[in-house]
Amino acid sequence: MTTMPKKPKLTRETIVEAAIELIESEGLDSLSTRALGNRLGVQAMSLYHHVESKDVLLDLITARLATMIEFGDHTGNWRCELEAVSRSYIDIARRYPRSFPLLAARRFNTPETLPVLERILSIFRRAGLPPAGTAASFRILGYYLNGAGLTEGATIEAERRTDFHLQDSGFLEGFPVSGETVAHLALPNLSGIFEKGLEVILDSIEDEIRLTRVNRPHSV
Amino acid sequence: MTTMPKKPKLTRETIVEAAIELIESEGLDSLSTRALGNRLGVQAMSLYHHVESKDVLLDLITARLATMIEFGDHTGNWRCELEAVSRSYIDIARRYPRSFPLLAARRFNTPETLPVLERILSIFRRAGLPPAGTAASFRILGYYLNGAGLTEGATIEAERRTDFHLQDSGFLEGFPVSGETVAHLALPNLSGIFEKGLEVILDSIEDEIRLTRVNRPHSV
DNA sequence: CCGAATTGCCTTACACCGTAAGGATAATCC
DNA sequence: GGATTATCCTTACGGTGTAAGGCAATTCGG
Repeated sequence: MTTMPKKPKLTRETIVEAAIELIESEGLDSLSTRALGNRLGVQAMSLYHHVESKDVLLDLITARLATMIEFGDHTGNWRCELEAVSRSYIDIARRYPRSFPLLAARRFNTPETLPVLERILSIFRRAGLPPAGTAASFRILGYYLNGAGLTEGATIEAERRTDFHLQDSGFLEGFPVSGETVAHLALPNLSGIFEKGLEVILDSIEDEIRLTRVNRPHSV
Repeated sequence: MTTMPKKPKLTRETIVEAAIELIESEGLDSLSTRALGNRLGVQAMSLYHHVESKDVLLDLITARLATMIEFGDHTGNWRCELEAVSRSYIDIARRYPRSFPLLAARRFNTPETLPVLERILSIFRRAGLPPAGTAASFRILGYYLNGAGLTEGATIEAERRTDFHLQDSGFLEGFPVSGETVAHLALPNLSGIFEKGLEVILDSIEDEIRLTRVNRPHSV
């Protein structure tokens, strides 16, 4: 049945891993089948025996990033668990700023990512939220995390660049409020801002749960 | 000096307008210089006399979308103003779901977009927040709005598709929590969720402003 | 009023992209 | 040891962004 002729140089995993490395070092636009093959010591078309298309490759990258989400200890404290998931998620954006847009843009609806979705949604459900409340709170938190990840990633990218920095471009002339604000939008400030916004959203989820308990004390 | 030989068929504005139409009808990936030229009855290279490169074109599209933000009446009520800006922003995502990712990914640091940034930041400042607080609140709200816009746009896109719908794909088998939640994540529910999250964030800004007033009652 | 200059659009060309089709090689099984 | 089959390669096609240069129409200087 499972004959295995010729020892393989390539696997799905090594391809995905190399693709992420390539994106991080050269940028998302520079991920081409030829460049990726080159990095793996292989011709472009060889990749197609392991991955059906570039679009599927992007899905696999998304899945690889999604499964990096760490859930921490299963404490039974939903707030700690959501905090852990959220920090783990933003950490992915910080470590893979150029790949993160894939994670933010694509849904968690592949077989590889659904288990992750399931675990996250379960935290909300165990916290006492009904399906509708779970959907709402999940979306709101997700909006925030994706936006934060994208912006932090873009900021990392922008501050790495040497060719253009808004601060000394002169563009800010005539925009005094922007001028006095940009310094506070720099990378070192963003983690504090992230934590602050995260607490705001978790507080609101806490309110929602309390409200649910009052109105439907015994249902789940 | 400014001789004007030959009446032009093309202007920057018509090019940008056509590009947005093309993206919305065919998708972001289908925006090519040749396709765009074709839509304008012109060869691809003719565009380059008006726009330096495709990247600049994307910047112009971003600026065009950004300037669609409506600020409503200048009431002096910061909360109403931020609500108006936020709703106007998500409206852009809903009307231009396939172009919106450009707006979410690119910064407001071109000459065309800076006036918009300035007006938005001014709302926070006039509300009584110092520069650092302005930066934080602006970012948090921005994270939320960008995430919401992206997800709503992606949802619109996904529900338009006929080839794949998660609900009847069978993928959800074995993921009961996801299964009972997806229905609540459908497009009709998203506007309610958006409003809810928006109020949460505006409430937190209100708290922040109040706190600022207490600690530094007379400074701006 | 006519040549010169300039602008707006076009033609051609190049390197790169994703990928369809089919070929060569080497490890395994019967 | 011959057939099978998984892996990788070669070639080729139509698409991409865009650099270089050409040509025609309009306006200006004389």
